[in-house]
Amino acid sequence: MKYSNFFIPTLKDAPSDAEIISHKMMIRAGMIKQSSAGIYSWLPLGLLVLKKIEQIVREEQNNAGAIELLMPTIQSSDLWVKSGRYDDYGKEMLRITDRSGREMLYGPTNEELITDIFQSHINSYKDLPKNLYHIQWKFRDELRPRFGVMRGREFLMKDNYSFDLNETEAKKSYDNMFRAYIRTFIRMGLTPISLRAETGPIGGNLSHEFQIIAKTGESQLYYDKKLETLNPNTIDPNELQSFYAAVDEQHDDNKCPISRDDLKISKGIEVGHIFYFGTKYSEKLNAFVQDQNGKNIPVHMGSYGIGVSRLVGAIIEAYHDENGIKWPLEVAPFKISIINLMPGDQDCDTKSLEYYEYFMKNNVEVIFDDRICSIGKKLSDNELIGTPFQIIIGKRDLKNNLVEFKNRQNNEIQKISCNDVINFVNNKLKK
RNA sequence: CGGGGAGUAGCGCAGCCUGGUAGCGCACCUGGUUUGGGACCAGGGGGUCGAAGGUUCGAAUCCUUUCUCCCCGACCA
Repeated sequence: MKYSNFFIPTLKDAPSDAEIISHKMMIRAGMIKQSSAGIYSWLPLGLLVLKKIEQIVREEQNNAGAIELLMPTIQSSDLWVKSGRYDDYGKEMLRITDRSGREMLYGPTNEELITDIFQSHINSYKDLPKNLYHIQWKFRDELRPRFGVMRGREFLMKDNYSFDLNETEAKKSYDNMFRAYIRTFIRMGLTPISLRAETGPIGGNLSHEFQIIAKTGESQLYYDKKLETLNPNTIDPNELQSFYAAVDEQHDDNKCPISRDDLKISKGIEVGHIFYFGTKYSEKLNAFVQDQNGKNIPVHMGSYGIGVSRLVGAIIEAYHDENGIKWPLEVAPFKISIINLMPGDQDCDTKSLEYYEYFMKNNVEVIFDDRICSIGKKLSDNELIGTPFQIIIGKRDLKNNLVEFKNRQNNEIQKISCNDVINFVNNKLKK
């Protein structure tokens, strides 16, 4: 992508509306534009990141055996009346009347719909277990939207629903998702902390929330330091669930079961939540299967959410400095910026283009800053948008056959011989 | 929903108290000079001052109503 052809409307000053870091940075980096309270347009750069995160979530769901489908954003009130939640949900649910006077709603979640889909097609224990998910926009008319995309009213969420014959099987599905969640967040470069959670209005008796560590997070977390160094390939959910982790209100220094040396304290942001709620919805919405004995029994269900759009903000909260965003490689909108400091200079142009074309050919996401503007603006814009690796090409170094390589993670700059650039960068990308 | 604050050019703000027909910085356009960290000089474009009503010879400014947005709190991916 050539910067000059792309659309990244960066700002020097964030609008006074924005309060927290990620919100300010997303606006300054031209990732989003607020449309109304808690509702945002995703501009091209923001969309690239959103799609990256969505894709990681999708791949890890698929790896865990979940099946993707897509349910609508607008739902009829019928099923909600049946489940009893049409009244329970209250004002947080956006209600709409269509032209024939039917009561519709913009879905805040999808338990009712999925259970209905399940019950119309699945009748036998032989078809279990099933785990279905979708990644879809939701709307919750929050009392008070805030923090940019971290608590919008409209948000993109991955939610899935497991269906099992009994509680034992359901716990297996639960643990399977638990494992998938840990892997998902680690893959995004984050440090997930899983906490036993209250089940809240969704109901049920087993629930964990997943927070990621960020200096600017909302909740204070207390947890076993072992949680910081998980190997995504050898996760044992039962073992992991036994590790100590608590939020501020739950934690009591005197009753804490682990030693002071093992206890870590940090801020966190909630990005996922999983629930096992047994037969609550299956009974109301008629999701029964016949077991081996021909007896009709309600299926045991769980639901599992990841805030996809929230993660964009959360990752920025975890990875930024005063000059901008520092994307982890896996979610970066571009992996490399090629910055031509002197467009118009033949040597700079030729060299920049050479690298740009190489990376394009090799399917490495690259943005080529070919804009004609001051050097300071170029360097600071690229810092702001947070590309992990930058190749900086200027006249001065090029005379000595050198370019600069900048690692946004630590802002270290190395001078590299022009001939070694490709190999050098390829090595960095592999790690 | 309770408490607090803000709406003036794309963004950040001043002007309001004490009414006289709108200004600054950044951004944008033109020309020139620059060229390794948000450049400089000169010229230029852009605002029914959130909306409606009222007071007045005259309203961004005073009064009333209303809409929107933000912050703190209780709730949530």
